Amino acid sequence: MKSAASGLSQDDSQETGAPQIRDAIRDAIVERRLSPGTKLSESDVGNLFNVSRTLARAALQALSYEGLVSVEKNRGAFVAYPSPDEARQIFAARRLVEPGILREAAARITPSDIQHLKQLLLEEGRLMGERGQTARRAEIKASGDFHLTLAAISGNAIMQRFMEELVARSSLVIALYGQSTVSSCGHAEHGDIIEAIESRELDRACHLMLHHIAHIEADLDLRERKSLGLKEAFEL
Amino acid sequence: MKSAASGLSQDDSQETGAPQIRDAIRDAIVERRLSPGTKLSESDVGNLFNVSRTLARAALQALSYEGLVSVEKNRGAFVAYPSPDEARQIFAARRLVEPGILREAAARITPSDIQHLKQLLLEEGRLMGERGQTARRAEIKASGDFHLTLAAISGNAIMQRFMEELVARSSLVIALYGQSTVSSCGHAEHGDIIEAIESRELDRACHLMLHHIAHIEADLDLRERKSLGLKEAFEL
DNA sequence: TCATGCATGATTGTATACGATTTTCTGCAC
DNA sequence: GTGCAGAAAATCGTATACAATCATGCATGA
Repeated sequence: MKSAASGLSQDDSQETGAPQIRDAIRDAIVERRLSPGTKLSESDVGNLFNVSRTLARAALQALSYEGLVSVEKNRGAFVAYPSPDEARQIFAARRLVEPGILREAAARITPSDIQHLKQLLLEEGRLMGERGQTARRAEIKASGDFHLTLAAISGNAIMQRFMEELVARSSLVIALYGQSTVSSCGHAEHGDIIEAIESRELDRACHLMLHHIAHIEADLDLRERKSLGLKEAFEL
Repeated sequence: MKSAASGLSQDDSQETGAPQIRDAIRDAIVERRLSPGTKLSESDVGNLFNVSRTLARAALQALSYEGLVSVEKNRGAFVAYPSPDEARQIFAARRLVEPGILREAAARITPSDIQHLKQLLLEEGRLMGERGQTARRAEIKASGDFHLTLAAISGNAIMQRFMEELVARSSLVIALYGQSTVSSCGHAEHGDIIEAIESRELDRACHLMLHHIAHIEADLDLRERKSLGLKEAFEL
C-alpha cells in the first residue's frame, strides 16, 4: 500500500537546470552553509554551477518567490535576512495553519504513515546525540521533516507547498536568531504529538503542536551572525 | 491614522518589466478573459507586450509559482486548468486558513478598516445589480477583495500573500466549474461576517466564514466542462 | 582635511542567437 | 484510403551579447 507521505520523496537526483541550482542553494541556505545577507551574484552562481547567468538568475528568482532570497533591483540577490517582525509572522502563520494540517492529517493517517513518522523521530534522536556542525544541520532538517511529513499526510498539496516554504524560512530564522541548540526540546514534543495522534486525542495533539511552535519561537533571540562566503559553502 | 488595510494599495501603476506582464496576465486570468487551458506562448506574450522572450518567460514562470499557469517542459505554458481535486484542495486550504486570518484580523481591526470593508460591500452590491460580462468579472474581483482585505488587516504579510494566491486560484476554479452566477448569496454573507466582527462575536464570524466558503464550493459543479480546449473538444 | 563630481569598473536588465525537443506536414508504400 | 517514416516548422532551453544602472575611487577645490 502506498503511503500518503510518499509525496515527500521526489526524484531530486536526476533533475537538471535551474531547479537543481535552486534546490542546491536552498539546501545551502536551510543548512546554514550560506548565511543571511550573503550576496548571491548571478555570475558567481553561474560559474559555481557551470551554467550561464540565465539559469542562475532563474534559480535566484525562484528562491525569491519562496522568501529565501531577496532580489533588489539593479543591486543583486542576497540570502534573505528576515527581520524580527518577519520572523514573528512566519511563526504566526505556522501557528495558524499547523493545527488545521494536523487535524486533516490525523483524519487520513495510516499505520504506515505513523511508522514513517516514528522513523523520523528516531533519526532525529540519533542526530541529537551527535556533535558538530553537520549533525546540527541535519537536526534542523530532520526537525523540519516532521512537520513536512504531517503536511504530506494531510493530502493537500497546496498546504504542503506552503508548509515547505514556512519550514524553510523557519530554518533561516532559527539560524539567525536561535540561541540554544535548536529544537532540543522539540524532539520530545514531536514524540508527544505522534502519541496524541495515535491515540486519537486530536485536541491534545493540536494543543501540543501549538506549544511546540511557541517553544521554538521562544528560543529565538535577536542577534547577528556573520556570513561564510559563497565559495566555501559549496567547496566539495 | 494609517489603516492596516493600506497594504493593499501597491503602486502597480509605474511598475515595468516582467512584473507588469505578470500582473496583466494574472488579471486577464482572474477576470476570465483568458480561459483555462489557453496556450501562452513565450513569443506571443513577448510580442503582445513588446518585450523579448526573456521577460515573457520570467512572467510566465512567476505565474506558474502562483499556480495560475502550468508550464510543461519543452511544450510551453498554459493557463492552469485545475482538476476537480485541485479545486477541492484550494477550498480546503481556504477553510483551513480563513478562520484563523479572521481571528487575527478581528484582533487588530480599526474603525477605518471596518469602513473600508463596508465600502467594498457596497461596491459589490452595486455590481451585483448590473448585467453583462464586465459586471460579472468585477463582481468576482470584488468578492475576492473582501477576503484579501481581511488578510491585509490581519497584518501578516505571509498569510496575505498566501490568500492572494488562494483567491486567484479560486477565481479560476469558479470560472471553470461555477454554475450559478458566482457568489450571489456570498454578498449577504460578507455583510453578516462584517457584522459579526463588528459586534465582537468572533466564533460566530468564523462559523459564518466557514459556511460562506462551503457555499461557494457547493455552487461548483465538479464535473467536466467543455467550455474550452478546441483540440480536446474535437480530438478526444 | 573633507566634500563633491566625474571617470571607471562591476553588476544587473534585456535582447538576440543558437541548439534541442516537440509537433506538424508531406510523401511514399501498402 | 490508411499508416508510417522522414523532413520541415514551430517552440522551448540555454548561452552569449549589449545596454543600463549602480558602486568605487581618485582628482579637484573649498
